[in-house]
Amino acid sequence: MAYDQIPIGRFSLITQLSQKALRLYDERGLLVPESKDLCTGYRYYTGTQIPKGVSIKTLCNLGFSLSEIGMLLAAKADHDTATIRELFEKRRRDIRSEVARLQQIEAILKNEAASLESIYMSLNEPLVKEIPALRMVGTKGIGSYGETIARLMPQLCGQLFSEENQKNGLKVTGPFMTLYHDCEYREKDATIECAAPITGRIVLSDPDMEVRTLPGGKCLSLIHKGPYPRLHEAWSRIGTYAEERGFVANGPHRELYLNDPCVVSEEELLTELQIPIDTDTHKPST
Amino acid sequence: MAYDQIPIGRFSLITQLSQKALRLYDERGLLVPESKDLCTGYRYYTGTQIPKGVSIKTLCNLGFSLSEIGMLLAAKADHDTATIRELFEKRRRDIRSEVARLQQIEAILKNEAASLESIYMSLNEPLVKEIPALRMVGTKGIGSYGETIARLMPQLCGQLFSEENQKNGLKVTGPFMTLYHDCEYREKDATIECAAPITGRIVLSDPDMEVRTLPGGKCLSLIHKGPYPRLHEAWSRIGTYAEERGFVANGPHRELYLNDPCVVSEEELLTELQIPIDTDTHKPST
DNA sequence: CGCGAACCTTCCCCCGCGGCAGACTGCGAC
DNA sequence: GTCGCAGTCTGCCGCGGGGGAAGGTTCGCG
Repeated sequence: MAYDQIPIGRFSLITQLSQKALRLYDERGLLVPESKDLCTGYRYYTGTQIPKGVSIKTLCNLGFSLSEIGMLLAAKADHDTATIRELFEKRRRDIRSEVARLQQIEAILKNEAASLESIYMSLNEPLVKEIPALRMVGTKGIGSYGETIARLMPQLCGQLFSEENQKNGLKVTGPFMTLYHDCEYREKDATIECAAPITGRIVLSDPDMEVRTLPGGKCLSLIHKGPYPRLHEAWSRIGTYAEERGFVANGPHRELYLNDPCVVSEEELLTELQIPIDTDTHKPST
Repeated sequence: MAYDQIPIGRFSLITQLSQKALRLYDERGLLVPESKDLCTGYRYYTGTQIPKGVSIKTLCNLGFSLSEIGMLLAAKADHDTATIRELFEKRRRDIRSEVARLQQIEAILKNEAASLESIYMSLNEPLVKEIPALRMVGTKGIGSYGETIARLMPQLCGQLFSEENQKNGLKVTGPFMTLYHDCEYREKDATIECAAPITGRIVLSDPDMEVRTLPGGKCLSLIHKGPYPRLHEAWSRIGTYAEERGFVANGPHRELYLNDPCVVSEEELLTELQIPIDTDTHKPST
């Protein structure tokens, strides 16, 4: 009752696998036609290969990759139920995590509906990132937060954009920032440094200015959107995050001003908070 | 307070977009560096582009394609909230249907755990497929289901594998099948035809045999796994399915025997049920 | 034998990059 | 000025799972 010599087109219609796919499976050794005319190259399948083709189709629909399908079919031929169980479990885990991911996205899209403005909020999570070493010029001062920055920034800009420095081709190569040199929070007499990353030769007329290179490395980063007076909320969040995960700062905290308060409204302001960390001393929570 | 001339490496670290991605976005016009040194080709970004880069990163994480992100950013620039809302809604719909699909798969994997044998059950759903025209030889008989097939099949095989036909190069090009010529179910005196698709010249010594070409076209198809006596369950399912969707048969129902009862056990038997239909007369349920 | 449908291989395309090779450039430091 | 090295450039191949077209052979029915 054996029948055979099913050419690819008919086999394709029977199994619902495209001819392209069948040729691929032949090449990959997944489903090799029972015979192949060496002269014409025609592939001929047999009836007994139909179940295998259907299996492959089904496993494809279940989302297995071709290599996994190869393993599954081999395991089936060996009656190796352990491997089959394992691959099924793996696929289930993958599906569940994918579903969780998609549902999280769905929730974000639901909340932020139609508002590109607010999707920065989905950056809520602090993350560990690499930052490059940075040559910068800065000026330190002691005092309260707002006042000191308001005092130092114009000084800094004055230096950067002085005629002489501009002539020398000095360039500001990144966002302006503030460095907090205190280990603890101080309300009135914080040591604050306003700085800007630069390249080129710089001439300093102000003795309070200093050029140096900030070390690169890992840091915790969080982008905050909104007016500067609400930055403390973000600092609190990133601080809690660091504490929970056992991250320890190994340098001054930084605030990077990603856009310009002269250009965008208060609500549009973006500020990146950075806490340089040493991942070697990181005690993972897991 | 403008700063600029951020080269790609630094910009990549700030936005968490890879250099490769940034070059791609430049090419695609998604995020074109503010200036490009015509001599060296170096890309230089400005601080004001950071928020845009971060937006792109975020939208990527939300699963939008690059072209959708392009549309979203353009819509944002135009304050076209309708388009934004629409794209967000589309993404949500896509996610929901994807989640539903994955959960269905998860359910199947859960039930069929570790059993490749039973995944054919996930083919439970009848489906509409295209079948090719089929040149076949068949022999009809009247009687009850099992008996008649048991009588006709050996006759058919006898013809096919006769010395003369084998010499002429007759080939069986597909599964053996049974055609049911009655419009209604008949227990005892059904008109049953056993047939096999062939190519080549055939000589018929039995006057009851007939060679003809079955028309191709759409059909409803359902693959059944298990012993033949349980086929009626599958016929009942496919019949209900056809009725619900308003499909009308336009030819004899077919049973295709995908594997060989001499080779595999009863539980492994695969049979495909086909009901030829005319999609023009199909009244969709929607 | 003739003709159309089926089949063959080979090539390029999709997405969103990653990785590598080989050449050029920027920039701080001496 | 000039050394050295890190950064940047373009360009090509690859992934997975095929789709689609071009251009050539072959099958198989009548």
